Amino acid sequence: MNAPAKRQPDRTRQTLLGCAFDEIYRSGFRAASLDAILESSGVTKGALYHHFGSKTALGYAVVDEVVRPWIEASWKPVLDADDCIAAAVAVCRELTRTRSAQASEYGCPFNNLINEMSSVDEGFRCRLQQILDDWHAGVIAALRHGQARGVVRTDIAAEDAAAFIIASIEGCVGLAKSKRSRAFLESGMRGLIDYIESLRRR
Amino acid sequence: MNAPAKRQPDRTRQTLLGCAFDEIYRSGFRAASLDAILESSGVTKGALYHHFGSKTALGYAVVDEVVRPWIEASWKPVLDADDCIAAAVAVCRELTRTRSAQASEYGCPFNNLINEMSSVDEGFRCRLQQILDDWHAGVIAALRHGQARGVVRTDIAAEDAAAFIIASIEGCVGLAKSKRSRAFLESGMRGLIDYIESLRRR
DNA sequence: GAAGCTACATACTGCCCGGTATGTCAGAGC
DNA sequence: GCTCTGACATACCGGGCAGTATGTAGCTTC
Repeated sequence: MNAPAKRQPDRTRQTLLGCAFDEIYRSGFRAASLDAILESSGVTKGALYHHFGSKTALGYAVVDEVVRPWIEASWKPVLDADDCIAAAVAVCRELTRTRSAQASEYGCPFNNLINEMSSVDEGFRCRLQQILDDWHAGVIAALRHGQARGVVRTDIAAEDAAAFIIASIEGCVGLAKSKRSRAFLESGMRGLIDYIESLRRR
Repeated sequence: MNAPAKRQPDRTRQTLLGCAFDEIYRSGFRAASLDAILESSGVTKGALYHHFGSKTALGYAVVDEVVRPWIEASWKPVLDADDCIAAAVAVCRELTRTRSAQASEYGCPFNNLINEMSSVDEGFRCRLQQILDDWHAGVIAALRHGQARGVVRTDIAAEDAAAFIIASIEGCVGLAKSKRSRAFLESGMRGLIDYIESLRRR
């Protein structure tokens, strides 16, 4: 059997990132307790400050290395699809199905961080803005691609529609937190799906 | 000239609520410092704890007496209108015009509190949910009223559309915080206005 | 006009938390 | 096998903050 190696810096770092993400997701960044992260990860304070210079640096790393890939993975299918409308609807359905329980309790990690940190810390704001910019640009490109192929109506502004779609998703998830049930989230997402389908060229 | 009265409990309480709202709006509830509220209001800690039993009680009072009326006032024109679509578009335009600068920096007080406090404190969650429920019910009623009068399409579910509209507004404001400029907010609001107008019966 | 309650004011306390100082031990490199 | 650096571990510190204990002055009531 494998004797557990005593030194595994990469693994320690990843464990820390994962536990920090969980704690930040549940409590928000400022209320996230380093002690709680240390306890859940089984790592000591010395190790944490060896890998990350400060709580803020840990937060930045969580954004760059956990939140960003997570967001990018979720809308990637839309970018890759020929029929972006069908793909977007599918993504919405999939997200609703797999994540509405957790989302209606704790919201979206990305949205939570924007709401909490953007007006308070420039480092967070820039990182989060970059993620949003990329997401926005991706949806715009998908819509324009769809317009060029005759899938998407050409009488709508792709930029406005993309901003509207992204905002709707995050808005639904955000507001659902104030409810006990997933009903509001799922209702809003049905409204979003209707809207997305209304963008299809007749 | 008026000699300033030394005892003005109502005025003191209102001052406290206003300054607490400002501080909570800018910093979030948990990061809001009582000392900062005391300094900006010129009230002492003894006075604060005379009027409010705890920081939490102060926060609840801010929700009940500042946030709730503020939200209600903003969508009231839609409820009162004969043409709810025109009224909703007008409200969106007005909000964008008057508040996008502040909103793109600090967001929406209501949305901020939901995001921060709903998963952390039941007292906040219940109060905020009630505000959202009333808002949602109001928009549903306006849409159904519009459907009955032939203003609004009857092939859409009023409940889903209402949730979607509210979520979009809060989503736009929320995401705009990660941007320096008002562009994203205004772009998303144009998308929302297009959507609302698409609900009109042809 | 004395009593008593309301509306404050001041000083202090105790906790939690981020951060640091210092120590130690494993393993790579020679 | 000795050294040196990276990868941890432990103990402690200082600040900020919510909350409290206690004091006092105005205002009403009779």
